[in-house]
Amino acid sequence: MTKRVDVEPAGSDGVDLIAVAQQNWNRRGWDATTAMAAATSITRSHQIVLARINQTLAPFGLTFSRYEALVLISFTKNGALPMGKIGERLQVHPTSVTNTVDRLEADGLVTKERHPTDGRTTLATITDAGRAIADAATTEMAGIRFGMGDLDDDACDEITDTLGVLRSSAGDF
Amino acid sequence: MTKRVDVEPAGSDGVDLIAVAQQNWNRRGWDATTAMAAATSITRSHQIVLARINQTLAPFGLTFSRYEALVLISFTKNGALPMGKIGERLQVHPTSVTNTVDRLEADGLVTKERHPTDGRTTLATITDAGRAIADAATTEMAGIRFGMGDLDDDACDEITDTLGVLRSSAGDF
DNA sequence: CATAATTACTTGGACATCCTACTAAATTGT
DNA sequence: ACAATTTAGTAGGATGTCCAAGTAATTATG
Repeated sequence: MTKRVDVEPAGSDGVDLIAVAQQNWNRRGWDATTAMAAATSITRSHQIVLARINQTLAPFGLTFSRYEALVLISFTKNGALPMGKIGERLQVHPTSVTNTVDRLEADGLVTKERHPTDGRTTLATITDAGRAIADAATTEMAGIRFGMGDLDDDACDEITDTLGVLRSSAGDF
Repeated sequence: MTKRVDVEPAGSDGVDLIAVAQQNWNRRGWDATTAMAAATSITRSHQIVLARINQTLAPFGLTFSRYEALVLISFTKNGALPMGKIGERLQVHPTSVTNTVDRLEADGLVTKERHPTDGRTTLATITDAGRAIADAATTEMAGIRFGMGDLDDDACDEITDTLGVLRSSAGDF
């Protein structure tokens, strides 16, 4: 019944696996080990945050992807958004949007409507049940600070700012 | 033929989707929006780095997961490591290790050997082909700075340090 | 020493992501 | 108007990750 991969504050073994790995790489004379440590840190951080979030959303029958899409739709004026727009805003592949919305639809949280003037477009429309779930889930999400744990706002801002350099260099803004 | 999701420096549209999202949340009076922005930044950064890395590794028939495992094994004294150890070091689920090693084995980069004294343990052993691929791939990986793009060492260190707070709070060290 | 508990790994299943390729609908261009 | 191009979504396939459950082998215990 024990988790096979630690994602929560269990027993700080005092060993930073990423730091150790970097030392191993340096010892072998490899280059760019600093970049490697950063990339690995991002990967691990993503794993930690995603696990916490999904654990929190599970009781609502949601996952982070579905939650993000659902909230995005709920924020629109008419509670509806074209599939393509969802992909743009969340920066995920169109096929991922289809997958996500289909699952939300299967759970009755959204419906897929045909766009009134553009037959190509499908509008993902939130249902009352969808709004209710989104609101309840958001309260919980805020409670766990969206997976950031006990990091305060300053620490979070620092992460956002620092990663902003990477995102910016990748053309995000 | 065009990518459906931008991951590379294409056309900085000048709009930071994460910042905009945070504003939308604030406008609606939700809490912990700073934490939300950080969590989303981590998710997006992971997507960017992983895409770059996998693109670079594709010519070698590798993915980041397989590459990480392969290099880890190549770093050992005997070029062999128990499945469980791989999972511990890379902090992934045992079943992920099985999946990864099986694929490496299918490509002839590692072999699965029975441990000489403990029948339960399987030793993932690197082959000569595996070492060759690992070295060649690492050269390319260093070339792209492990997906960190044009971020210099200082920027990378800042990311590693900042995310270290999160990893530490999650019990990583 | 035999049984219970633990450990190592695998199998099967659920999800999410991306890519390639295809269909349908709208827009362009001649 | 009609053909070519572009745009919006979807289907199918490959990968990776995790969880639950099951098998095999080792260790602990009475």
